[in-house]
Amino acid sequence: MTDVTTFYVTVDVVLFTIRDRKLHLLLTRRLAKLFENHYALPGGFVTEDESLDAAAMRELAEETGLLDVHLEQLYTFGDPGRDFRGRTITVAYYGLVPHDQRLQSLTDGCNATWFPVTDLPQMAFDHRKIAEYALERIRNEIDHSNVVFELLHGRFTLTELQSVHQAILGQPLDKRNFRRKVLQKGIVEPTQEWRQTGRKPAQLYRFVQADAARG
Amino acid sequence: MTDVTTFYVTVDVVLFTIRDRKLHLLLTRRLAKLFENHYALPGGFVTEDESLDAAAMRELAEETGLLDVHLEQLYTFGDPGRDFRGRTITVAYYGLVPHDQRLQSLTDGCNATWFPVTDLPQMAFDHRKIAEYALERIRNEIDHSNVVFELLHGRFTLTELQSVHQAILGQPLDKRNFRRKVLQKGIVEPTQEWRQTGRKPAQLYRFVQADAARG
DNA sequence: TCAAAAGTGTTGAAGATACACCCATGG
DNA sequence: CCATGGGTGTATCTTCAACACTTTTGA
Repeated sequence: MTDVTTFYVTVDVVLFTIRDRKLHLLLTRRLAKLFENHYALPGGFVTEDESLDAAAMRELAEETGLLDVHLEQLYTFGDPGRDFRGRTITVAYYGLVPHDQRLQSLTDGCNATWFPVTDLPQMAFDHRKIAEYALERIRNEIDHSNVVFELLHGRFTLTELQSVHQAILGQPLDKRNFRRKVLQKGIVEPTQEWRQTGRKPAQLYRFVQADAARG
Repeated sequence: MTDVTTFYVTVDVVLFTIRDRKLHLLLTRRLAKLFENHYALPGGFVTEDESLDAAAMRELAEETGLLDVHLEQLYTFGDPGRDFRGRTITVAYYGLVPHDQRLQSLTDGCNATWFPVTDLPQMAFDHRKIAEYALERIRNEIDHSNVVFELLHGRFTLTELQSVHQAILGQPLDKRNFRRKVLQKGIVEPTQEWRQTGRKPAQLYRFVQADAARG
């Protein structure tokens, strides 16, 4: 084992949310010398005794204050030359959070900001590629996975759920078809609560966790 | 960067083929002290200046003699404790090869052997988990991806293609439905060649590479 | 002439798409 | 009383699943 190359290993998180009915993702401003002031995905080095999943959660918490975010592994990027400081591979994750989360960095100054996915700034390293890969993935998985429910709180109206789908796909959906589909898939069920905000009260639904699958 | 943990990084390859109409995967016998004589996925350490993809191809070539195998990244496993020699993460790949490839190890003695996926031996490290994850993945992707064509040579009969699908899924398919499906998906096209082997000659088809997608 | 694999259509069920109006509420 | 979003049904098309017999060839 002594003559074997070792690597720096980082995790990077592509975190999505919806604001103004549009899909956004979170970028931080880099403080370090390399790529100083460029935008980058939240992330950082994996430490000695934590799993990759745990590292992704920890880094996200440190840079945004967000806890208990459900993350899924996306892909591992490891081309030589993707980080000039040394041989570094990054394990990318993605996740979604409700739109109203307050962000606060523990490591002050890294200034996390939401950007619409249609209008992303220049990014450090190969983070642009990672972000686009994540976007492609959630669009492909929206119908088969339950990650979308991470964007909503426990109870939600079907219109809210539809709005989430539309934001991710970037296109409108038919209301009646959408409602029929999610109801007969059995992934949501009605509650006896109603949302009073707005004009006519709307019935609230909840996500049915039949099998907590990887999705 | 000086106080940052470094990791050993390996690649492991779950290579499938079909023999006797059943799906098999390739395991090698370990020579190293740790887990000596256990079966393990072909793989090894990533070197200083190669990409992860290249490392997977190289390791596979070294242990089996197979060149130009199309591999897809599967998942990255990095729990602390998965390798007792030190903190090691592995980037797993999967791929498929035609059944008639001759195997020959360059690093003699590692003795690559095909095992039916229904009857796998004990394996070193967390390789069992990796193998099962790969199996789940190809079954899920069989309809959306073109990896199955890696199992066939340039020209093939529809019966051969169907046999490949059946082996992967582990269940029989209806001949007429299968043929209609692949034809109207437009992923195969007939040639003017016929296979004489067997009784009645069968028309040969070829894979249509419209978009060389990751898919 | 027989054994073995090649090839070929139809029907019914389920799922997807397109489409328009009335309702309850707060201002 | 009106503006806003909530809620509902039908007709059509496409897709998927089930199902059996005839053809060609080599032995």
